[in-house]
Amino acid sequence: MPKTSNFINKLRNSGLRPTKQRIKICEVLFNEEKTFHFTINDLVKKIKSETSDKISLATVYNTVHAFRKKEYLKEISIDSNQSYFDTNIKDHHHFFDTSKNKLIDIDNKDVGPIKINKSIPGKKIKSVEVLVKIEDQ
Amino acid sequence: MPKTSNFINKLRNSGLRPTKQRIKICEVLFNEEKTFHFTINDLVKKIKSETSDKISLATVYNTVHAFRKKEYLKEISIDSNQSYFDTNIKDHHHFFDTSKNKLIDIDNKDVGPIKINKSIPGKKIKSVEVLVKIEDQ
DNA sequence: AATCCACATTAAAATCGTTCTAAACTATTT
DNA sequence: AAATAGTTTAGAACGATTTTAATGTGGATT
Repeated sequence: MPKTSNFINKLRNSGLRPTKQRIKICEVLFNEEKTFHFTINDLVKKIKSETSDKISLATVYNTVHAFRKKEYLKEISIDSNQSYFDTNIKDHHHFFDTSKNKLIDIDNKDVGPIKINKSIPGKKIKSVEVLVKIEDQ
Repeated sequence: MPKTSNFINKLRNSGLRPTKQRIKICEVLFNEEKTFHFTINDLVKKIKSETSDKISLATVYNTVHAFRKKEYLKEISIDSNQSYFDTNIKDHHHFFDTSKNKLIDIDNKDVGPIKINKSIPGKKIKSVEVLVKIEDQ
């Protein structure tokens, strides 16, 4: 299947029309063989380096958030004043390198089963995420 | 031991002079019998409701961050557009109620041991935090 | 207890990430 | 082709946080 039609599917599925700008964003996000982490700023830089077309910040924000809502992207919370996103949408955990401010994936298989011996009435567990902060030895 | 001298110790230990404003902040933070979660905004509101003295935002930020550096407060990562703090500084984990946007402590004893079968050369683990997102059943 | 100075406080301005707005533009439908 | 609905854009607005620069204060020193 050609990649572009895959991008168009993702966009349509997210309630967005497949425009030139949005397809460019898809290329940057989903053409990689490996998954990666990024901030909006990283993404804008990458787009600028790959194309001479201008894509406004607002378009990037809108598109990324539409993808996040449809879970084509995962948002990751670290204590920072910036949103991090992950193109790896499978359930997994993270190292956060506190000296370089960089995220590193931890595959689900590399974390032992997590037992939560407490429950909240009327609530069910939606996700269990482990964040391992690391620092220089 | 009188609480005020305890506050003065905390402040001095954090490299801060015990001023009237800072002691007021300590009263709000450390006089509670139970620990609690707050944002800077929550804290400012609480201070305003308890005293007629004005304490500027900058002072609150400075003091909270000094306490965080000395680990008299813990910073918690959930969503990136606001910092949450916790007066419970013991190692522990959290539920995050996604419908009410509220944090709930999970005592360390209520989470089984977490095994991380991956390491990063030159780095050591600083902390392991579990965030359990919950939703209505 | 008066002096002094490094540190504190403050209101206001600056900053930074993010969201909103309103006008211009483009695709799709009639 | 006209009408409609959705898009893009630059720039303004926003909210949390940090910085600034002027003024005030704790507490060590005399």
